[in-house]
Amino acid sequence: MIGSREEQVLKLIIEEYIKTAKPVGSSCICEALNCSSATVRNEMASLEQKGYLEKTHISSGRVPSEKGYRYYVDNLMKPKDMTGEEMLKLQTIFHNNSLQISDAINKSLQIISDMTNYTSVILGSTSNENRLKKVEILPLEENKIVAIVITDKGHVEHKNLMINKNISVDEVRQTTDLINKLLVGTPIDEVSEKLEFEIKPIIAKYVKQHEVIYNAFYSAFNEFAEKSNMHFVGKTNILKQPEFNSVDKIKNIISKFEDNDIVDSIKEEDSGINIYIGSENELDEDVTIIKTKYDIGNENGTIAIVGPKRMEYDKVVGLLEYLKSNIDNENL
Amino acid sequence: MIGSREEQVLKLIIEEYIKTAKPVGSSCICEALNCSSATVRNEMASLEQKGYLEKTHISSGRVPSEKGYRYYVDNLMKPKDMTGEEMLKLQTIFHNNSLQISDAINKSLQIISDMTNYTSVILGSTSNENRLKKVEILPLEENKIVAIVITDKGHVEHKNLMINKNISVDEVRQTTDLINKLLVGTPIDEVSEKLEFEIKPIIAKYVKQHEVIYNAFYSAFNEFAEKSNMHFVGKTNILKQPEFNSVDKIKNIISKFEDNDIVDSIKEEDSGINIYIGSENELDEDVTIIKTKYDIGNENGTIAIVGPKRMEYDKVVGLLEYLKSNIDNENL
DNA sequence: TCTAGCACTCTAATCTAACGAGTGACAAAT
DNA sequence: ATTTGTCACTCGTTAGATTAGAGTGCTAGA
Repeated sequence: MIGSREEQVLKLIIEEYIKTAKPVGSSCICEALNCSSATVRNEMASLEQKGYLEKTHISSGRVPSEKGYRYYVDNLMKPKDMTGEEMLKLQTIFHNNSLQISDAINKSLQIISDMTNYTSVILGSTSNENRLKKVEILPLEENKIVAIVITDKGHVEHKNLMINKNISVDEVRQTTDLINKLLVGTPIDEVSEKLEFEIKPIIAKYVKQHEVIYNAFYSAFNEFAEKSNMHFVGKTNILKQPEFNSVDKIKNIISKFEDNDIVDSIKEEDSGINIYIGSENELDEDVTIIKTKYDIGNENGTIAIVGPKRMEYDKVVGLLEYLKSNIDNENL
Repeated sequence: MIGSREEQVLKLIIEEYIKTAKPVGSSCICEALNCSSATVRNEMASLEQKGYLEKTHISSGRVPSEKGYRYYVDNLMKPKDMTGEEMLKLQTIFHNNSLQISDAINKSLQIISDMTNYTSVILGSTSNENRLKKVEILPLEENKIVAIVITDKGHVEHKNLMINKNISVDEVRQTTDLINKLLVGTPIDEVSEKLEFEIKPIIAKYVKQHEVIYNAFYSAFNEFAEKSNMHFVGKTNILKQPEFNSVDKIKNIISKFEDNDIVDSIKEEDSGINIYIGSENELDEDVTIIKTKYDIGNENGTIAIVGPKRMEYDKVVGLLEYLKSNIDNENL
């Protein structure tokens, strides 16, 4: 059906629905096609038959189905160029050298969230790609110490804790040295295990209060597993969309955000821009997620935009493409 | 009016309203007082006159006013003892030695949020009480470094950044040493200023790429100012309360949470348990905030519970008192 | 193959009526 | 002097009825 009028009708309906969020009637389309509403109705009926459109009730206008959006995204949509003003805003961020790259991505997504009224998510590199670079123990006031864990990708976690006063600084230092000697280079999600079976038996012999020190590092390492390194921008933006007009829907989506369910929804995939419409994503059947991976030197992660299924696909894809090109430029 | 029947009526109405969230009628109260509804109506009229009760419309039941809640909290309410089961849950957390104290507080508030269906907030010590303990620069792969800033209270911030390849490790180390020599002990919110006026002029002389290093530390220090060190537990719990039954109210309270407006609402005050009812707090006139400070050795902060004005004051105060006593016990 | 017209369907908005929970006031009872 | 029973009245809520309007499917004719 490439190039057919049917396709035209689908495109017009989807774009109209994206604008208005209201079911689209035939009369609304016929002007753009120079034909009568009856003709459009025939095309609509055909499109509905094939599953690209749906009706909210028997005599309503048409609403795109997931299949319809999918066809639109795959075949009809062209990424929209940004306005000069928008480009300028993003460019200045990346040309500002005082910003490190991850800050620049952050700031960009702030702007994108503002421009689109959707919610952005930044998902940093997952812990299993990180390897232990260094651990450090620093005595603070009184009987307090801070344990610091640093990975080769620049992740840092820390854990404060009280130690018994009769624990010696030397003992602490010995343990630290041991970990640094034996575990540096280990993938961070294997460290806990190695800590227990390789380090603990050794320090147990000659460090009296080894439990405390062991626990300190153990919990610092576990922090990596727990922290998903995820960051939302404009979390409430999606609530501005008219599809979230009921208390239940809002509660639902907000608690899914809180529970970090989105991590699972953003699976690994190719390095392009991926679109997950409605039930294609794991998060919520009412939303679309558009995501892409970024990779700068050895820092990598995923950026995602979450909006209603009725999302401005062309605009968001255009924005992400532009953002991606900026990130790549940085990456010489 | 101490001990009067009027007081009884107020207490019963408030407690009934807390339970049901519906305006309380006279007939509902008269059984408990062994008198007729007409008598209760007279008392109610008097209480309304004095401003302790309100009506939603001319012929509705009564609803407590803020003044009513305030009187209840100040004069009528007794902190409620927890059930044995509840006590047990919290106690085991504090008797679990492998948890550091701040984790224990975290876990406790998780439980309290679950038990009450309110939202908890943990606000750590503010940055101006922290003094610089140590800065550190660590070279990572390729041309990437991580700058780490540690304070005497055990706060740690870090900043990853790329440096030009022709910058030498020595230059980086010189700068680090200089900062450690000159700025250790400085309150963290004065560090940025000192960095600019005391350190920058010196390194500018002999470090070629001083801008990059300077910026790294500058932004790491600024992180302290930006991060409010605040942590929500059960952010969506408050949405379960029937007063948040409209889309607008939910959007309103959620975006106030997101904007961290609550920091301003939790002002410094005495070390007891403070209650801010409705317009008494800055956050939102529909909520009550109950807060208390904690202080363990040199780690201190604030715990707050946010719920509807129709909050179970006795239960929450009881819980917080118990939690506080547990924290204090830890603090020998 | 397209179009005009018509009967039909369903939503959303507006109105009405009835019900019930609750009040205020007042006179009678304690 | 206080308490109680009673009665008229108010207002919110719910359900049903009505209407206007947008939109469809279908069919006959261009």
